[in-house]
Amino acid sequence: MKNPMTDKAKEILKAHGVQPSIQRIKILEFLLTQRIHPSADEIYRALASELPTLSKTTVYNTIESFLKAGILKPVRIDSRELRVDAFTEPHAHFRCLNCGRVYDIEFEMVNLVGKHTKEGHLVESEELYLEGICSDCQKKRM
Amino acid sequence: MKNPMTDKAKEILKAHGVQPSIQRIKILEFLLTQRIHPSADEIYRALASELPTLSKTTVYNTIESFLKAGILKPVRIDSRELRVDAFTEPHAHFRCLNCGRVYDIEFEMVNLVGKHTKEGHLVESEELYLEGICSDCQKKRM
DNA sequence: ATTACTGCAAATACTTTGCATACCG
DNA sequence: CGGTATGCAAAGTATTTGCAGTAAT
Repeated sequence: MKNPMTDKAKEILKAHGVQPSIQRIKILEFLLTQRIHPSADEIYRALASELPTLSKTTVYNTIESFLKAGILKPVRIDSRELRVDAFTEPHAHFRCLNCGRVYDIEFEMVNLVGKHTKEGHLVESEELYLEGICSDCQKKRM
Repeated sequence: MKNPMTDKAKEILKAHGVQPSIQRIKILEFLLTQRIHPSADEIYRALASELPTLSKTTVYNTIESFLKAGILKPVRIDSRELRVDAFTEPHAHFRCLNCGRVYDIEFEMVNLVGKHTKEGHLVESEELYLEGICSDCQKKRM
């Protein structure tokens, strides 16, 4: 059985000038399939059985090259570790204070990118982070 | 010479039910005076000469109790380390990709706090993070 | 006296670096 | 062959924990 995202992952890698090694394809495939904003460790654990020789170093190397190539965006809503997100549409992130999951939030961003703030700073990227209790945990608490 | 923020720091601590030890007063005083969103290490280094016995553990303990008491807010714009902010007015943060400084940005927040997102998540806090080139670094590059 | 706070040292968590091996054009 | 990628081991950085000493009520 073949993951339908494999070809898409390859295409994205080529389009961004990144060599499509098996590790990089699998990592990007995972990010495209499981939209969970994983940490390096989550990526590693998820793929360890499929790629038995995979190392954390390669995961970190891959994340770095993806970030440089613009394939990923960093998600810093969790203070401990760096999470990453392959979703390209502008959106916000919500972290549940109860279960820790990070959700995508449909949200019209202010879009200051390319503009200057009142203070004269040139904006290149913007991120909106929300925290609270997710709908799942609200139900469970009732 | 006495820092005029000392009394304000004491008041804030009392108002939030936190015992005003000398370490806590000095740390809050520093946060109120130097609006630089410092990391634990920056706080430690800034106060080490004044409080020779100060330990990193106490800085971390103090940050934690301040966060719990609602005196501080976490600023996660820097992926490496946790920065904190004592400023209570709603505002955004801007990080310069060139010099690394974190600035306060005057900005009307969307204010979703207390409301539910379209997805049904209950929002308790929101943070807007911007990145780019600060006005200082723009001038220097010219 | 009891409870809370401080701070040293050790442990842990996350990430980076050095380097030898393996892969690819 | 020559450059790039991989991955093990070790180092580095940020934070947390265990615990004994200290201060405060």
